[in-house]
Amino acid sequence: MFPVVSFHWQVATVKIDLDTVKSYDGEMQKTYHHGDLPAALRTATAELVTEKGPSGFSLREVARRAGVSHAAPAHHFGDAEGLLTSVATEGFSTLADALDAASTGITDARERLNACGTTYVRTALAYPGHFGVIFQSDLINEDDDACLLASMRAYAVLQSTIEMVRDQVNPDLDVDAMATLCWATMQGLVVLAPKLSHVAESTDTALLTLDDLVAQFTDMFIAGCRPSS
Amino acid sequence: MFPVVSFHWQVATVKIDLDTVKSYDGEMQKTYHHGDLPAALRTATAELVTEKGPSGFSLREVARRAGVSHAAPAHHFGDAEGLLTSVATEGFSTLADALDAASTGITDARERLNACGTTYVRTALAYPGHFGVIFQSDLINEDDDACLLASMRAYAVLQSTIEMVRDQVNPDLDVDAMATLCWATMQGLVVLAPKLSHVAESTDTALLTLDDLVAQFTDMFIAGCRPSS
DNA sequence: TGTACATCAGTGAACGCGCGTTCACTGATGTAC
DNA sequence: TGTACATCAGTGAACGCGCGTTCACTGATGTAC
Repeated sequence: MFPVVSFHWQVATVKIDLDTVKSYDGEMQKTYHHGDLPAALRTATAELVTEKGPSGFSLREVARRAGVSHAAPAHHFGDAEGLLTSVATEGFSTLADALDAASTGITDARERLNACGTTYVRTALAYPGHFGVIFQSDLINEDDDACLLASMRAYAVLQSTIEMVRDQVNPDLDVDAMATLCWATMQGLVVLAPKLSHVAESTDTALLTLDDLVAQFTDMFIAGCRPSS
Repeated sequence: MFPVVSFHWQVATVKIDLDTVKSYDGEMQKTYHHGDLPAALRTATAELVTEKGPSGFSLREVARRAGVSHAAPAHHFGDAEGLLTSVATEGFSTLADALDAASTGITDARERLNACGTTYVRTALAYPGHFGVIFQSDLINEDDDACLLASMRAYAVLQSTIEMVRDQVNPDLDVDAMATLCWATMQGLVVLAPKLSHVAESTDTALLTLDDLVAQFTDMFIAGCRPSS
């Protein structure tokens, strides 16, 4: 669609704690009780959504991939909505942690905003199964406390970054509005990303990476926040 | 999630041509041949997706709503992907028309960009069934020529608007990158919109409308595009 | 340390359901002569 | 203008399948005494 962008960075390493790997991996000793079935089911769900999309999800397929009986997921999550909400929560939580880690210690507003943007987009592309679900209001329970809390944790990092922009660039800045716009732009880039890279190969102009796009946004944003006087 | 925004504008009137209404409406004289079944099926699909989300879609349910046998859709669209791709195409096409209508005649870059942004968001909210599908790459055939063409038509309007920004504000502007950022922001706002209005009611601070958010983005964008010298 | 018992986690068979697909069909339309 | 025939649009019965849910069960764990 947009013939200017491609990207091929190294996707951030997906961190999964050892217990999850052990319990998810069929090679391990098979006890009747699973080590951490909820985590294994979330992982299986994320993989399934990554492969088939949100519409390709089913409880039975997830159970199959986790190596348990198809009735097992109900024990922990009740129904599909419960499991997908848990995956969404994990997604928001992972995002919050990543944003937090990327922005702590950075004192320059521009630099920190750029770090947040880059981290948002990279995290989303590293966890496509999670991000394929977090804004699907028909699949998850948006009123879930843990999910709301995790999303607010992620938002809070972005908010504090914009507060830094306010302090360093323009004291009259509408922090919430600007933070919302930043989130929207990053999420939009994530959604558009497949379309961008897709057509990029057919053009011979200089190609941008998604990181470059984020950087261009950051510069434009900071400049645009300056007092107009 | 973001406690600052609510919106309650009048949603743009949904235009459906009379034939579609007649053929979709069960009250009309029932001939063996449907007046325009493809259009009726698209309409039924959009309604179904609006109500149940993309995952709630099924060919049989759509046929039921359109008042035809469940085998009828296959005649025109082959399978679900074909029908959903047609809906996505209609969505892009509607968007292109709306952007075109909203921006023709406006000669000021800032004003025209704002018109595009507002129109994008309003059109998306007026056609939630269509926009719930256009970026779901697992549901539609993204290589479909008509769909690609329609999306490029919409993009072209945005692109020419950014060219106007380049001509009036900064001759060195990277048009494609900036157009992509604008599209991303608008699409992101559409995705975030339900979350924004949702929590807004629980706060008593002054509330923004989505139009206000778009206007803030426009101002920030234009200011941010100025040469840095 | 050992025993009894409650609780929890996962099993597997059974069920009914809505789904997509197929296919021989029928009703309507359009065209050739 | 009329007839014959090909083509197209939609029907409805039949099929096999994967799904979510239920439920009596069994294996494992934890706790009281």
